[in-house]
Amino acid sequence: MAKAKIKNLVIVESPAKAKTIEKFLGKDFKVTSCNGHIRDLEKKNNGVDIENNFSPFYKISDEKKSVVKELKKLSKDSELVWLASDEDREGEAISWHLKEALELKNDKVKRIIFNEITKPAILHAIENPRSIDDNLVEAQQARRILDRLVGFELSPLLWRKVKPSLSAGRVQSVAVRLIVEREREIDAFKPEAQYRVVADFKIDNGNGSTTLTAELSTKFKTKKEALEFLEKCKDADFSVESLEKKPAKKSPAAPFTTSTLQQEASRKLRFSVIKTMMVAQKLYENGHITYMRTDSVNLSDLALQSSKDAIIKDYGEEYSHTRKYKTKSRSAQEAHEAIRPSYFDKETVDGTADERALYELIWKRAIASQMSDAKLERTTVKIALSNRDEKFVAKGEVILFDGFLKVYLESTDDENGENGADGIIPPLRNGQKLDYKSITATQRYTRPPARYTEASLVKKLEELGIGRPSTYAPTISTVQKRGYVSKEERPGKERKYDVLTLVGKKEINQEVKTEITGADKGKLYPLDIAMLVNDFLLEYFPDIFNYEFTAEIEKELDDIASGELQWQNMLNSFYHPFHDKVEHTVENSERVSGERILGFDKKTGKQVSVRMARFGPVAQLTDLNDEEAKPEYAGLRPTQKLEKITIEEALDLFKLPRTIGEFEGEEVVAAIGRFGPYVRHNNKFYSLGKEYDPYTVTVEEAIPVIEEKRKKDAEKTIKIFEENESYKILKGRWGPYLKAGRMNVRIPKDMDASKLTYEDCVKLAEETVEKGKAKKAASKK
DNA sequence: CAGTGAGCGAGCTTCCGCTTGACTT
Repeated sequence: MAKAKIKNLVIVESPAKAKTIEKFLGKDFKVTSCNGHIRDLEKKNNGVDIENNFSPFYKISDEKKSVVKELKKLSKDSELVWLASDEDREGEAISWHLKEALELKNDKVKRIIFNEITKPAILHAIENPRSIDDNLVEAQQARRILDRLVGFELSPLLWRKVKPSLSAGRVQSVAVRLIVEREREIDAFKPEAQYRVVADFKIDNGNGSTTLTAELSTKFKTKKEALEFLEKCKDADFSVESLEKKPAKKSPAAPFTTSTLQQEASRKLRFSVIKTMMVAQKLYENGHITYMRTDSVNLSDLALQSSKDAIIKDYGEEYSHTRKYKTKSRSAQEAHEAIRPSYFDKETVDGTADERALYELIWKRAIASQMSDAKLERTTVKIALSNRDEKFVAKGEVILFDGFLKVYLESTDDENGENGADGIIPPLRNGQKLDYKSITATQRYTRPPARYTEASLVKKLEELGIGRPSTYAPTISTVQKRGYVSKEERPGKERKYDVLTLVGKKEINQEVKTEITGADKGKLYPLDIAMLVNDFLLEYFPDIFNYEFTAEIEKELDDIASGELQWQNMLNSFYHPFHDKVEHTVENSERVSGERILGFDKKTGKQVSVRMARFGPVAQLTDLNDEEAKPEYAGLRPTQKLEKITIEEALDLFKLPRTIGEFEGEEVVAAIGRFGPYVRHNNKFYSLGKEYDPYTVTVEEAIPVIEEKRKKDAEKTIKIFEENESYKILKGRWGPYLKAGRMNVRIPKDMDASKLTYEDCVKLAEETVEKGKAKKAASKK
C-alpha cells in the first residue's frame, strides 16, 4: 500500500476559511473545503421512501461532483481526515455526508468544531476532537425531509388548483403571507385627521433672542376646535409651569448579524439584501471581515481585546467599555462570530466604493459596540396658558458625553420621525412669562402601517425564527421570481390639508396646502396571485402557515438533537395528517379563480366580473342573455387589484383601445401597453409618456408625438437595406449596431459598419442566433 | 415590446440550507 502523502487533511465549508486556517496550522496540515452541502435528496419520488420509515435517498449534487472527486483523492492520500464543518445542525450533517460520500473509516476520521477563526480556537479544536453527533445529524435529516415533503406536495397542488409553476414552502409561503396581510391592513386603513398645534416662543436671555418650539400635548379632532383654541391664545398669558431635567443614557447596538447588517445597509447605504451579501462576500474573501452569514452577536476574546486597543488608541480610555452581547433571536444556532472587521486597527480597506462603504459600516458598528454609553441630559419644559387647560411641551436633549455616538448610531425604520427630541433648550426659570411669535395648527393624518422593504421583511422573518442567514436573500428573490411579490415604486396621491396660523394678535390665517401621500419606493407589493395562493393555503393548511409552525418544529428538532425524540416518530406524526389533508384538498376544493362579479353595465346590460386568467388578472364582460356571444376581456393594470377594483374602474378598461382619428389615411389608436400609454399608427407604436392621457388624447395632440418619434428614428438610422427593410444599421449608445427584425446584433469592432453588405448582416445575425442557442443549452445544464 | 384568453394534452414546474464559481455584458 502506498504511503500517505498528507498527514492531516482538514475539510471546512468555505474556501476562504480554509486559506486562513491553513496559516494557523503547521505544515503537517492541509486545509481544504467542500463548499457547503455536497449531497441532497433526490428529486425522484421526493427522495424519501415514506413506506420504509422515511428512508432518504441522497445523491451527490451535480455541481459538487468535481469537489467530491477531488476530496476523495485527497482523503485517500491522507493519514487522518479532520471534518471541520460548522458547529450547527447543518454543519454536523455536512460532516456526516462527507464521511459517507468519501467512504471514510471511523479510525481515520476526527470531527472538530470552532466558532471563531482565531489561532487559539483552532488549536483548541485540534486538541479536542469528538465523533460525529448522530442525533444532530438526524435532526437535520428530519428538517430536510419535512421541508421536502411540504414543498413537493403543496406545490403540485397549487399547479392543479391555481396555476402551473407556482411554489409553496414552509418559509416562502410565510414571507408571502406577511406581505399579503400587510397590504390588506393598508387597504382597510382609514386615515383620521387631527390638528397638531405647535408654538414658537420668543426667548430673550439678554444677549440676543432665540426661539423655543413647543408642541401642544392635546391634538384637536376638528377645525372648529383648533380655531377656538387659537382664538383663545390671543388673550392668554403663557408661562413656564415646570422645568424638568433628567439624566439619560444611550447604549450601543450589538455588532452585526446577517439580518441586522442587511437592515442597516438598506437604511444607511440603500443596498438591496442581495447586494449587501455580494459585497460582504467580497470583503470576506479578501480577509477584511469575519464570516457574513451568521446569527451570532458574539465576539471572540481576541476581537474584544483588539477592539479595546483600537478604541483606547483612537479615542482614549474613557471611551472603552467591553461588552458581551447575547442573541435575542430564538432560532439562532451561533456557529460563527458576529460580523466584524478582521483587524480593528484598519478603519478603511481597499476596494470598490461599495466595499469600502460596507466595510466602514461594519467597522463602526463593531467598534461602537465596545464603547461607553453616551450620557445625556433630557429637558422637558411645560408651558401653561392662563385661559385653557392644555399645555405646550418642549423637549430637548443635550449630550454630556458622546461615548459610542462618536462613531455610530443605528438608524430606525420609523418613517414619521415627527416627535424627535433634539436641540438645546435655552435657559429658563419656573414661572417665567413667555410671548409667542407664532402658533400653527396643522392638519395631520394618521398613517397606515408601512409596507415591508426587503430588509424589514428579513427582520420580521428573523423575529419569527423563520429562515436562516444563508436563506434570507434567496427567499426574497424566490417570492419575486414566482410572481408573488414585486418590488415597486409608486407615486403618491395628492391630499389637501389645513394650516391655521396665528402670528402676534392678528387675524388667524387659514390656508389649504397640498401634500403627497402614499408614495413608496423599493417596497414589496403582493400581486393578485399571492392573494389567491395565500388564501387557498390558509384555508386548507392553517397549521402550517401559522407563524408559530417553524418554532414548534424547531422545538421538536431540538428534542431529536438531544436524543429525547426519535426522528421518524416526529416525521410520522407530522406527515400522515398532513398528507391526508393534501389528498382531501385535491378532491374537495374548487379551482381557484379569484372571480368577483361586480355587477352589470347599465348601458349594455352585460355582466361585469374580474378573475385570474392564464396571463394574469382580467376584467370580463359577459352577455348573460346570449350564450353564443363570446365574453370580452381586458387586462387589469398593474396597480389594480382583483379584490379591490370597482365596477367603474373595470368598465373603464374597455374604453381602450380607442380610435381617436385618422392620419395619413390610417387610423390612430390610443391604448395602454406594458410600458404605459401609447398610440398606434400604421402598425407602429408611439409612447405617449406622462403628458397625455390615452382616454382623452386627441389626434391633433398625437400627430406631433408621431412626427417627433419619426425624426428621432431618422437620426438614429445609418442604413436600411433594400433587400429587406427589417434589416437596419442604427446608431446606439455603444456605436453602430444591426437591427435584424426584432433582434439586436452586435457588429464586431474590426468591421466597418457603413460598408457592411446585406449578406454580411444575414451572416452576423445567424451567428448570433447560434450563440444564443448554445448559451441556452449551457444554462439548462 | 405593445395584447393574448379555443382545445388537446406531452412534459415540465416545486422545497430549505450549506457553499461558490464560470459564464457574459
